[in-house]
Formats: sequence, structure tokens, C-alpha cells
Amino acid sequence: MTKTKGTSSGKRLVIVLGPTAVGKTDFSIELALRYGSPVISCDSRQIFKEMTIGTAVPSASQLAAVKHYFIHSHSVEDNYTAGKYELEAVALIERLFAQGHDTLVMAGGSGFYIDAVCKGLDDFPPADPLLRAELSARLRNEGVESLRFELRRLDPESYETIDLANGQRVVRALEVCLMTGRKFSSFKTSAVKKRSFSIEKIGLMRPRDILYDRINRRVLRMIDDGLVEEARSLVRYRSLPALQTVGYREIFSYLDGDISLDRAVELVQRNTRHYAKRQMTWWGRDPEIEWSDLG
RNA sequence: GGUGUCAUAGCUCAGUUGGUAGAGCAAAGGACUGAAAAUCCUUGUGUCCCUGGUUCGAUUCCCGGUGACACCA
Repeated sequence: MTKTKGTSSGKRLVIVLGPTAVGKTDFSIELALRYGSPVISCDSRQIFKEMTIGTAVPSASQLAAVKHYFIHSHSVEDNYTAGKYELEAVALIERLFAQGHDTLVMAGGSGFYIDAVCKGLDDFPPADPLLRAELSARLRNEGVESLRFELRRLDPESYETIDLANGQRVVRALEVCLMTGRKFSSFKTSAVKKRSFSIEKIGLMRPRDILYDRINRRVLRMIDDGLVEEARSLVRYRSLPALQTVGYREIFSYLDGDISLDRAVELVQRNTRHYAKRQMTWWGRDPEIEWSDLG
């Protein structure tokens, strides 16, 4: 916790990150109490007020102990994105620093969102819902090949650099080209935005088998806490991006009668493990993280 | 107790007309610029249950053993 990135303001953002179920919530609350800071959540799903059990938001008493931001602050109908988060989170952080805080605690597991705060996203235009829907339909009906072919014509640079097997990536690149008349690749500078505060990253980790055991048990607890009912109440939103979420999709399949509840639970556990693994990969090469093994 | 079937990757199983083996799942590794709890890519050596026999060579065929299952007593 000694590393800082060159600013002279003396303001410091401490980010607690780590895979799902590792214990970020408890750790960050303790840290926040120590610094007299609120907790700025950086979690792409806990941000939605309609989702509680399946996203493992902090408990009522935890929320009462420390002020939290970006927990239950938006609706699944808002079409929230990493870009909006960057804007809102950075604005909030600057406001809190201006109010006198010297150290602020951020905590969460959404690596892309954390990077958006730390480095900033390039000035790509956000998606146009209609165009997105149209291209997604083409992806479904015609397959990636057709979209790839069009991308090669409109933006050869992106065609060379993005993952052409990844339908979502091809759709996004094409969407930007069509919306703006400019190449998707022309927006990408990969420049790191200068922030007015220094940043420290604390990575929480545990041995793989222990983490997986925590995940498995937490999923069981979610079921006991009423995950099925929560999912049932959200069925009408199931096609929204916010509901493309581990813990909900599998329960929707159960509610559809496609799989048994036991099977759904197994799948939630497995998919959560996969998610944790992806998070570890995301942070694996970040040299700024100071890792702490919670055992 | 008798008869039969089976025993191969962490799991479920395929296969080798005898030349030491491969699928699915699990698992592992990786990518990621407004869907990111999303999306995508890559990765398969294991005493082929054990002992003995036949054979140049046995996981494969044969004898015996052990275990599981089924049926008959």
C-alpha cells in the first residue's frame, strides 16, 4: 500500500479488488471505517436496485455502518455501461475529495469498470440500441462471417486486430463504424487519462480450492435466501443486459422447466467459478496490484 | 453360495479385428476500450483393476483373484 501515481494533490483512491466471494465487502468496510471514507462500489451488477440476493450486495447492517455508493443506485432498465460508470464514479470521487476526504475506498470485482476509473475509456460513442439490436439479429441469423466481411470493408485495421470469432466484438466495431462513418479503430488511442488523485490497488486472493468452496457455499445460501423468488420477480427483464448474469440465467432455465433446481444450482456454482477465474485472468498482468492472500 | 455382465482421464463413457488410447463434462491457461457476472480463444499420459499365461508384443485373448451391478438360489 505504498505505491502512488504522480499527483501532488495528496488525494488517494484505494481500490479493493479480487474475485467474487473472496471477501471484498468485509475488507472494504473495515478499511473505510479506518479512513472515515464511504465505500464506492465498483460492481456492474450490485449497482441495480432490482437485484439483491443473486449479486450478494452488502447486508443492511453493513450498508448502515458505512455509506455506500453505486449499490442499488440504478435500474436494470437504464442500460448502464462502463462508460457511464467512468463518468459518474470519477465525478463522485472528485466531489468527495473536494469535500475534504483525503483517502477514498473503492471496492468491487468488475475489472473493466475499475480500469475505466483508473485509466479512462477512449472517446468511443455509446451503442445505439436500435442498431445494436439489428446487428445482433444479423449475428444470430447470418452468423459472424457476414458481419466480419462487412467489417473488413469498413475498417481493415479493426479486422486485423479484434477477435473475429467473438460476435459481440465484431458487432460493436461494426456498430461504431456505421453510426459515425468513422473507423472503429480510429477512436482507439489507448491513452491513459490523467486523474487528479493517486491510486492504490489492493488485490484480495485465496487459494483456489478455498475460494471455490466459498463460492459453492455462497450459492447454496443464496438459494436459501430466496434467489428463486427474486429471479421469478425479474423474469420480465430477462432479456436485458443486466440480467445476463450468473445466478439469474440458470434460475430462469429452471423456471422455464428446462432443468431441475439441483442442476440449476450446480450450474450457478460452476459458472460463478468460471467467472472468478476470468476475474483472476483480468488482473493477472496488472503490476499495480498489491496482492494480499486471505488464506 | 451359483450364473452372467462390467472394471479405461477427476466424472460419464467410447475404442484398440493384439502394436500402450479419445469424446463429452469437470478442470486449467489466455484475450478483453460503452453487453464486461457479458463475449471469445486454447489445452487431453491415463499403473486402460491386480496376478499369471499365450505372444516378438497384452489395455485388448485365456486362467485365477478383487470389486461393483443384475439375476438365480
